[in-house]
Amino acid sequence: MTMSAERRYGGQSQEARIAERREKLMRAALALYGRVGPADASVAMICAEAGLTARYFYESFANRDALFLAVFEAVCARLLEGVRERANGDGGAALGALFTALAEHPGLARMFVVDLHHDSDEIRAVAKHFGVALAALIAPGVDDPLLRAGVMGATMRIARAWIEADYAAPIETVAAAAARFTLAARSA
Amino acid sequence: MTMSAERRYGGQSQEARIAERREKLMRAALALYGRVGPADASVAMICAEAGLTARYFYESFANRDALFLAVFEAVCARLLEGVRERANGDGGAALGALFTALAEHPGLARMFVVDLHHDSDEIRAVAKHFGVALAALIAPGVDDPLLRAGVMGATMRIARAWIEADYAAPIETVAAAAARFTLAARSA
DNA sequence: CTTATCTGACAATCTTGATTGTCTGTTTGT
DNA sequence: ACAAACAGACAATCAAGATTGTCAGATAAG
Repeated sequence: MTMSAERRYGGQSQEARIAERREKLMRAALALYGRVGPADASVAMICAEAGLTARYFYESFANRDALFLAVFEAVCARLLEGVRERANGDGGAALGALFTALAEHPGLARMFVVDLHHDSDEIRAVAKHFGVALAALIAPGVDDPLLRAGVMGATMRIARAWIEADYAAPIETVAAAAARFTLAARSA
Repeated sequence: MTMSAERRYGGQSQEARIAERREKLMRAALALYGRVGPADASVAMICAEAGLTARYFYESFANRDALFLAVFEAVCARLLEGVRERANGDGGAALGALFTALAEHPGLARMFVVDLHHDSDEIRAVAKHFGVALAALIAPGVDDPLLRAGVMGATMRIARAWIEADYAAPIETVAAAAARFTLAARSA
């Protein structure tokens, strides 16, 4: 009956256990977002996928939207990082890196490419930041917001068409198609 | 107590009255889709906006989604027609016509530009048909699905950026930005 | 061994909105 | 004037899913 903060279960501290459950939930959510879409991924589904119960959901997230936001932020960061390291510096390689990353993680892909509800201001903000950062990688030097919007729109929609066709086209083809549009934005 | 089909109210036949209510509902829905988005436009809201009650909603539409589909189809058709007649034949003028049409009808604009839940197969089908038809107007001759996707994505996202900035940029500027991408798709 | 804490399952509650049903008064044809 | 069909308001029902609360059993610390 000493302090509770020290107590361990399964060899892990309380924080570690909570963090682990949180991780499980985020992973499960991402998988479900990819499988059925964010709108149809219920709390119950996510918990089942994670092997936890609703009690633990609300231990780590205030509500359903909070989980979505957390996953979205994490996924944006991971995707940007992946593209950056694979294509360091080279704008041309960045497109290939982007599509490669999307092909490797279907859940992640669907999150961006299929319908994303830009519902809350927070999500909108994250999406905007991501868009600017990604545009800087695939079309560096394009500063006009309209042109940047065009680049992002073209790239994302191409990715979507590709994914919906079950990744039929080879990555080089897809990247080449997208490259046309990034070049168009950069020419004087 | 003769046949009921002939009976008139307010000088209109039954079919005319029903059709009028249906029209009111569709107009109200379009207005609300623009104002709060399709997802948050409840049946109750739409009926209130139309000055009718829920009873009449289900007189004309099987459910909420049926109304959305009907409005979406009508709006696609109207928009295509508008662009066609204003830009007859000329692909360059088509872009200007598109943005003009969007500027004139905010409700209509939001329906396309803000991300649309491609939930049902029917909606997806309508959207796809619309995409192909519009692409044929603004980028004639582009047959590769990936390039067409790029053109549509760039155009729509530019429109969205424009609208979200409250139509700040002049139409010529927006059309010129979009034209870059349509040209990119058409060059060998 | 005993107790406090944790776990997992589950039921109870709440919200929101769709959909259906009823009721009262109004309009129109005869 | 009268009856059938209509209009409008509104309550009742349904459904889905989120969020919260309870409880019995498991686990670790003392």
